[in-house]
Parts: sequence; structure tokens; C-alpha cells
Amino acid sequence: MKGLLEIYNTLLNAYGQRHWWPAKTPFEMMLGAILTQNTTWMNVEKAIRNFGELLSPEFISSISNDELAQLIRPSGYYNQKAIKLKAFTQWFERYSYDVEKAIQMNGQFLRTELLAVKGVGCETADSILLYALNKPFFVVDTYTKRILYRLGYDLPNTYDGLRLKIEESIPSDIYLYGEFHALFVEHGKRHCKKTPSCQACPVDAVCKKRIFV
DNA sequence: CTCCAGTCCC
DNA sequence: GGGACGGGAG
Repeated sequence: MKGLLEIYNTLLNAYGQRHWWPAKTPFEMMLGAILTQNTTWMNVEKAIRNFGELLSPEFISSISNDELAQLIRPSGYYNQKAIKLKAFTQWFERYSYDVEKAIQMNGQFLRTELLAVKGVGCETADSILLYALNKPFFVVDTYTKRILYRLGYDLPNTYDGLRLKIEESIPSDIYLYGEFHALFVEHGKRHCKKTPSCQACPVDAVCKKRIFV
């Protein structure tokens, strides 16, 4: 995908550094990745706030699904997500709830493990790998696909197809991956929405789907 | 009333 | 691939 790095620099210049992912601890980051599925981050923050000082894998594993569901209610899909958080925490127990232990493992191996967890799909797995486990997997989400499509890139039809195509187009670097994904999200929220608002769009000069007003 | 940092099950 | 899951903000 030629010109991807130029897109990155243009978005970076427009929006500035994102410093993603916003979370106090790696465990909070990983829970947030599940809670934010098809949900606004604002509602995830409400859910995380409900834990107060109790946000820990030990606490998650100790309470019932119903109690957990009520705590995360603001994030939506709370019954489903309660099951997901439980399943994810069980996975984390393999590493004694210690992120450093997980980080020692091979990235592809961790990805396979995460994808086997109920509730963790490709995007959530890659978010966790990139932002909590420091593994260079590019996170592809709805914004990524929408933005690249509108910019005129020919997109593979599978998640991993697009992820690999992006990964081979830019340097393999966790800082770059993290900021680039964050910039896609910011651009998607500000301009490249489902119904686009192209006024003052920072990449309108190179966009094939620009809507003139 | 629409839309949101998706994923699972059929 | 189509439907279900879901509260909260603009």
C-alpha cells in the first residue's frame, strides 16, 4: 500500500500524538479492549469506573457473572461481555496474572491463544498484543477499513489479509502501530464517519471518496 | 433515533 | 452471511 506512511504523517500532523492506549494498568487495558467492542469509549470508562479500586483479575474471577454484568452495564452487551471478561481472565491465569510473563512468549503463539478465548476476535486480540503485550500486530478496525477504502486503496477481504498488507507497507514498530491505529480512530471519529464530514479533512487532497459541499 | 475501539452462533 | 447482544450520548 504505497503512501501509507505519508498518510500517517499527515494525520499525525493534523491530530498530534495520541499516546494510546489510555489505561492505568495493562490489565485495565486488556479489559477495556473487550469492553469497547462495538461501544463508545465513554461508556467503557463508566464501566471501568464502577470497579473503583477493585479492578484486578482476582476480583473478576471471584465474583459471579451476574455481579460482573451489573458492574459493566454501561458498556452495553453486559451479559455477553461478563462471560468474555471471565474467559479472558481465565486465560490470564495461565501467566499467574503477570503481564511480564506473557510478554516473554512468542507473539504468534500468544495470538493463537487469545483467539481461542471466547469473546476475543482478531481486533481485540491484536489490540491486546500491541498495547499490553508489546507485540507488533497492526490493529484493523471499522475505521481502518473505511478510511483506507475511501482513500482509494484496494482492500483484501479478510481481516488478516488487510492486517498483513498494512504490516508489510510500514516498518514493524509497536510505537508506530499504536499511534497509527489511534490516528485512524481519531480521524474516523472526526471526519471519516459512516456519513463522512469532509470539510477541513486533513487527507481530502488524496481521498477518492471526498464529498464536496 | 442513530451510532458506537466486534464477536459469536446458527 | 444474517441476527443477537444493549446502554448511553449527541
